[in-house]
Amino acid sequence: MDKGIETRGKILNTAMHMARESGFGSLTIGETAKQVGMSKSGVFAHFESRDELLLNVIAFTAQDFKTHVFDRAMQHNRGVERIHALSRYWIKWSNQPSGGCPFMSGAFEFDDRPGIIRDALVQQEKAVHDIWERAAKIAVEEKEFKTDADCKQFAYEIFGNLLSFHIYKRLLNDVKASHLYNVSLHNIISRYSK
Amino acid sequence: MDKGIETRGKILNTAMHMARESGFGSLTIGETAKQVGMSKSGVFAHFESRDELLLNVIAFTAQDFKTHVFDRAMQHNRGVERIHALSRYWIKWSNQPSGGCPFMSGAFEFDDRPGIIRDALVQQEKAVHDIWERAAKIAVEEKEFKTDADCKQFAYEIFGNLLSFHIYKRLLNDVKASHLYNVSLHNIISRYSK
DNA sequence: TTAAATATAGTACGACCGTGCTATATTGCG
DNA sequence: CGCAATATAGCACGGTCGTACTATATTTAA
Repeated sequence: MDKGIETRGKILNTAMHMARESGFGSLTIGETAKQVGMSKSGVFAHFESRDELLLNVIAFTAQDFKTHVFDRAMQHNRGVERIHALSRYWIKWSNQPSGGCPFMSGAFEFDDRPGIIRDALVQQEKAVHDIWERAAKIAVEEKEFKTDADCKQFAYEIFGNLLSFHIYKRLLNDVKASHLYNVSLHNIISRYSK
Repeated sequence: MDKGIETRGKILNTAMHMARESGFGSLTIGETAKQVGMSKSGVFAHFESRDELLLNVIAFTAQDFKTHVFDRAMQHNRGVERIHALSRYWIKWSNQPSGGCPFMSGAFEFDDRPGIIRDALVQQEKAVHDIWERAAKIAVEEKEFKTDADCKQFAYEIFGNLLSFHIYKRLLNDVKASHLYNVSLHNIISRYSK
């Protein structure tokens, strides 16, 4: 049946946008149903539990991130150019007026709440870390970064910049947020460059 | 009446610890009452609404932060030494096994949820930013930081380091989290130092 | 000590939560 | 077309939420 997987996709897409607005924690079956225009039990039938829905929304969002950030950055040249591309596409993706990056809020929401949702978020966060660490390693291979550059440290610092930008932009509405982010990015990259 | 303000303090203290475990967003009157060992309406009577309770918990937690982090750091010498003290006390305060820094999770939870809770969190976050910016300015005055050091940029980068540490430590359980934090702190400070 | 003030408990209400169960629409296949 | 498979809706249940209102303890002050 095609209808089933079609509405299933519609549900996941709607839920992703809701999660990007107010986080995974407050994502509810009832509200999702209301937004997608169907009954609560209609939504429930597609996922045997709320956790299963959340898990699918997380995977769906991860795929969206891959499409709009990772895959596009991969089309750029290896090394620092690709790092800048990653940074640009990430900002574009995580800073839309409709909502930010749900993995960030999720990371803070679930850091002290054991369970399969936390596990899934840990996995996503590690995947993002690995993307940046790998990008740094490539920059080393391309001889743009220092030979002994600590790529894990690089990923850690990049991550901090993304988080700080999120706060200054979305919470504090600081008009200089983009500037602060770009300067920080430049500072980090130049410390690891030859 | 003494009894009233005594139990009021007990409620706030309990609620603060709960918020440090699972965030402000999931802090509930009923669960707070259960933890403090009294009836739901008994707790409710002290605060005319849930928002009012949250607001008081936020203020109470801010005071706790001031006592354990800010005030102690202020007893250290002006300049870089005080910056290191701030950093040390902050880590100690925000990384207890009983719970982390509720303002961090709160910032991400409420960044897209307008209301008085968000407003209060914005105010707190700005206060913390100002502490770091001011600490940097003092380091400039003490001629330890460069004369033209961008103190706001400094605060922004310090904040990113705190956030990143929180994720690597509490979510990812990365054993190198403290190391990553210290290296990043050193990197930031040395960039602004003479 | 007694009367007033205050603190706490009890109960109820409507709303929403996740999750079953049952019935009805809708879809796809032979 | 007709029948089986599937998708969706409707409803009910127990639970928790915030918030009233009322009644009872407890504490303070005269």
